[in-house]
Amino acid sequence: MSVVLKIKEVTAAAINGLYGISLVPGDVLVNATKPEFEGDYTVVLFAFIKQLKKSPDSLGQELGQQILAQNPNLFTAFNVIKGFLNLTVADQYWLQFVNEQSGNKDFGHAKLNGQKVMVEYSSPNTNKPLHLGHLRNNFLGRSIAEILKANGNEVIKTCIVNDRGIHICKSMIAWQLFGNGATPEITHTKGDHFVGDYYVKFNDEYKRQVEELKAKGKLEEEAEKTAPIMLATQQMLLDWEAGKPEVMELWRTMNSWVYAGFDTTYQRIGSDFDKTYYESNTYLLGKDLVETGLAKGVFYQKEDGSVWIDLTADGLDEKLVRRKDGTSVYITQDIGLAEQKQKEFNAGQSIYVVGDEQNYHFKVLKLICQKLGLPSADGIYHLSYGMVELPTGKMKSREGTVVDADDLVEEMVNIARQKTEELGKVKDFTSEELSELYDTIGLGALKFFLLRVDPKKKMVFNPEESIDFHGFTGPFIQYTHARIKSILRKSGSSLQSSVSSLQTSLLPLEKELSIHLEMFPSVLQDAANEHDPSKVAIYVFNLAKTFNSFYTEHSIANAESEEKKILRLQLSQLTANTIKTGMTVLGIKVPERM
RNA sequence: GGUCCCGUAGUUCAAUGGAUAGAAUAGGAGUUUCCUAAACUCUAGAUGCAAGUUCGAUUCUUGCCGGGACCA
Repeated sequence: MSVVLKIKEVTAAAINGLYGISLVPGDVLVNATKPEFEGDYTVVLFAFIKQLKKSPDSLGQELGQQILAQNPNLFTAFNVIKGFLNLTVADQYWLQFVNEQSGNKDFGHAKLNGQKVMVEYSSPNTNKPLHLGHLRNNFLGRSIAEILKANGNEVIKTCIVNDRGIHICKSMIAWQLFGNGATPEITHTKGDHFVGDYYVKFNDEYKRQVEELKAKGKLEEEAEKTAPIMLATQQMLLDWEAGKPEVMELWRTMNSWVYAGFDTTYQRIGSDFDKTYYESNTYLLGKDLVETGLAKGVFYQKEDGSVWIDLTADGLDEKLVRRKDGTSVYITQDIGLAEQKQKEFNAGQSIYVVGDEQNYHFKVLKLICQKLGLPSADGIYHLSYGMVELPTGKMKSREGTVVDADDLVEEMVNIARQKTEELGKVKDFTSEELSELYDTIGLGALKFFLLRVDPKKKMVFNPEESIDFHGFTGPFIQYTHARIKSILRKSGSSLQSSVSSLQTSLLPLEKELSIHLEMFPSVLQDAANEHDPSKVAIYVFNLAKTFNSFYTEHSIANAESEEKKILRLQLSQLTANTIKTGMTVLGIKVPERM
């Protein structure tokens, strides 16, 4: 149990004992004590003074004495300032904690809790390569999955590939018109980029045809509807739905090129999935649920035959769930897929990592599922994340400002190589080791940059800042890890040789580091509860910073005494393990040397 | 038109209603005979505006200003 939880418990017990009320530990607010005051943790008393009709000072004094008297081994001192009760935790507590956990590689991991969670992320369209926004999505999804695992959940990672629809047909038509039989192999182009290029060609040609029609005197709206290339595309979509063999063949071929490209990127950035769904298989799902909804009176039919749900009582709109021609809409498919997943995996929670432009969509999705009484309903959670913008504004494909995922990764790795070469610290590495190190650093910088921000908020991606490897960055933390590993290698056996450093007392920086390490498990829990990897990123950064101060101030290998040396080696080892675990749940590797 | 989100140092980000609003970076001044200076230390700098609730508001409420998203 964490010391913060213990403080809440003993405080609640002390208040209940002194004043005969019944608080639970959750009623007690505990904060880290501000550095300018004496103490380690602070109980905020304001919440109780009204109920107990006592002055903050006398409450604090009585409570402090009671807590100390009842827990003589845990606390050594207290002081009261205004409504704040500052407690000093005994050095013994920290020493014992460090001693017990220093060799525990799984420090922070919780035991399996029997809960099952699905995390759906990435979910790309197959007409374009991945861009910066997809990277935020992938890193978030992957990371939240790892964080949930570390907290003892069984996690199933899924992806829904949007592999059908008008956008794919656009690439297909353009390839028929302009491709001359070209393939990714012939042109030496990565498959997803290859297909994406034809999507661009489609748009260029479409624009040209619209202009041509307008020049002939047609109105813009009419020109857009009647441009031959658009008509051909719409026909192709109909042919696809009818299963016309040559269309299906082309569709399969072009999608397979895209998948090959995606696989390369996923492998590079470390994304993987336990189960991939394809929209071409799922887009007909949910139709039977429309009938169910009508039978239950949850949906209603309009005169034209279209089916709706009225959500105005819930502060939302009326929402179409089936068109008058009988075809279903996105929301219906999503309901169907939610049920499909439920049947297949029966997870208690289903997390969707999807951009915040779909906030309304997911609100509606969950509400409809609830009204239909579906088993999947209450477990639906939309992990909504904000768009990634550039310093110049939003990314716009029309203006060519979209940051391509592959290009960006390549650039980050190149910069990692350049900086590493400048520093010249790893000249004895083989070329394989070097290339692995550059990947680790470059990708580490990129992932950390995108994960260090609260997912819910939109963020600005500044290319110049992202390539800075100083300060609040992945490489800063990786460097700290490498430095610790270097010390541990040199100290070799002295860590295992002795168990006890429990007789010593702690210097301020030793204590600060211990306190920081001790809170790691609760940070991981918090990150899982909030679905927020940035909590871990910020924590690991602060841990590294604290260690660096400690490292600069105190010698580890040449400590004042053998006891101190052991203590500091234990602290170093526990810090390295914690950094490694924290970075691993962010999907970031840490090197042994750099 | 309706619904929702966001405004914090020059910039990018923090802060379950709690003490003097924290970091990073950019700026200024320093640290290397000693475990990796991708480091460390010091310094300066911010809550859009106006009310309200509260012992206490960046946080909650309302209005305004500014930015964004979604729904027709």
